[in-house]
Amino acid sequence: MRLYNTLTRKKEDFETLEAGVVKMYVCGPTVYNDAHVGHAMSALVFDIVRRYLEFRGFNVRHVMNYTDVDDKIINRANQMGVDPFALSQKYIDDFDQNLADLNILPATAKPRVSKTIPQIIALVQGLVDKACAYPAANGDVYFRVTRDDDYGKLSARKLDDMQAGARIEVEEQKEHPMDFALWKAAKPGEPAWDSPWGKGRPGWHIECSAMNLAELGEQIDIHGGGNDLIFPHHENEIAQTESFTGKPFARYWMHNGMLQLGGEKMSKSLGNIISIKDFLAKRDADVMRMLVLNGSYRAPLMFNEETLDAAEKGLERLKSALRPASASADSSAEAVAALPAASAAVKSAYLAAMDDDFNSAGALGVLFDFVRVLNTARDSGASAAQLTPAQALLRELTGVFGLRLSEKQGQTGAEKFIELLLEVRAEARRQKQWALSDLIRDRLKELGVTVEDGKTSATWRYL
RNA sequence: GGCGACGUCGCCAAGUGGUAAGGCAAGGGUCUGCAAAACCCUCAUCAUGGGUCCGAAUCCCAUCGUCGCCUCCA
Repeated sequence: MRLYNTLTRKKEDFETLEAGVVKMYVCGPTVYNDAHVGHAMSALVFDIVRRYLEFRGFNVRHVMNYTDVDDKIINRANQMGVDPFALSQKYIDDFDQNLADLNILPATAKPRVSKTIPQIIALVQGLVDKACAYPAANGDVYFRVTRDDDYGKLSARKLDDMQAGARIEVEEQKEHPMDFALWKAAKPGEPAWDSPWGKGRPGWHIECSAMNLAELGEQIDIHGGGNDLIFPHHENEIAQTESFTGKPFARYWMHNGMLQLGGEKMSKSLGNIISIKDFLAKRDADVMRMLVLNGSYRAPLMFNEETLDAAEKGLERLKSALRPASASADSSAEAVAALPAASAAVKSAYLAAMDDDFNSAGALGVLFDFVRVLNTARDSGASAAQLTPAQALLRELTGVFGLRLSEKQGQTGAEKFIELLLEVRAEARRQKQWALSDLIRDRLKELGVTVEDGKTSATWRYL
């Protein structure tokens, strides 16, 4: 397997620290608001990564954090007059539900800042002891970037190139403008914990370093997140962790591209948000996943009605190959005989694509070719016994993608009435009462039931 | 202004040296009472301009454009 490493800007062979085990840390959300489809994209990307690694036989230790101590949370809680921890708990619960609704596997560990405070303090203390950090007179503790000689290696910038303070005022207490806070002195009305530097709370980046150390150890295989986190978040995380341990931190840095809405990034601060909840009220979870699979995880993802419609149609096409055989006896047709060889070829082509930096779009192309083979075989009279193994393979490989490909469910109990209507319609068709037949079909369609006439009988499904 | 990524058919998009996967849309056909679904056929020389090479979408340079970061952000 090869995967693209942001650190080297190249694709590299994938080798784990420990054979058969992948330690993967993915930055989760700051929980102060409804999660949006951009968060969904990131979560889906790493869910697909995880599922594929597990399919390839790795035991994946997947950690995703919740940042539940932060300025935005505190501000919002104060505005609403609620407890910040109650607020963050609500959005943590919501996010967990969003992930479940999107068919995203829960991380094997989900640490929170508020429950990692002792480890954070120990880490900050360790950095102070090594002179990599210093307490300032105002009670803050800052990381000393000049002490880290390869600072900037992830984002490919040099300290001299950066214009700190160009837009915001540089904190006077800092030795160097790029120094960043590990620990912030408490302000009135904020959550605070006792520390060697007085009451305060963690800065933004330190929690991920501490949770990594606590959950996965000093070195990990994959560190993931959105590419908007490369600087400063991940850069600072590297600086903290490596200064503390003296060892290389993450072997591979993976970053997903930004979801694009109307040509720009969807983000809380821009206000152009579509929440996961709102999305799922209109579209199936598979649609969002399909959209992600059809692109490259590193590239911007175009999110609009047109691309969503295309994803939905693509799903229908995948499902078409899973429809049952129409023939009862085995066929000797050429198209049917081709199934076993095609099945074998599909699997290796799928693996080849996915092994190359999770090229899901390429792998999807392989599956669509296979769909055609399957449908042709069925049209040529393949029996269930002939068709089923190939369909099982398609199920398996789409399952690795995390696609459910389930048929829509309608109201319970409606099925027998639909069947009854189709019986009546079949009789009408026998009597060539086309107007009546079409009326039934059209009216059912309005009610969300698609009727398709086959050679011998009609089939139906919810649309 | 600096750094990074990128620019492939109407839309999404794979492909990183040997003459362009796939999906959606569109047009034509088979099937059908008519549809739908499925199947068959058609549909691009890869932003622009130079350069390297026997040969480039794929490497180099320049130009134009897009996106991300430099400030909270998946």
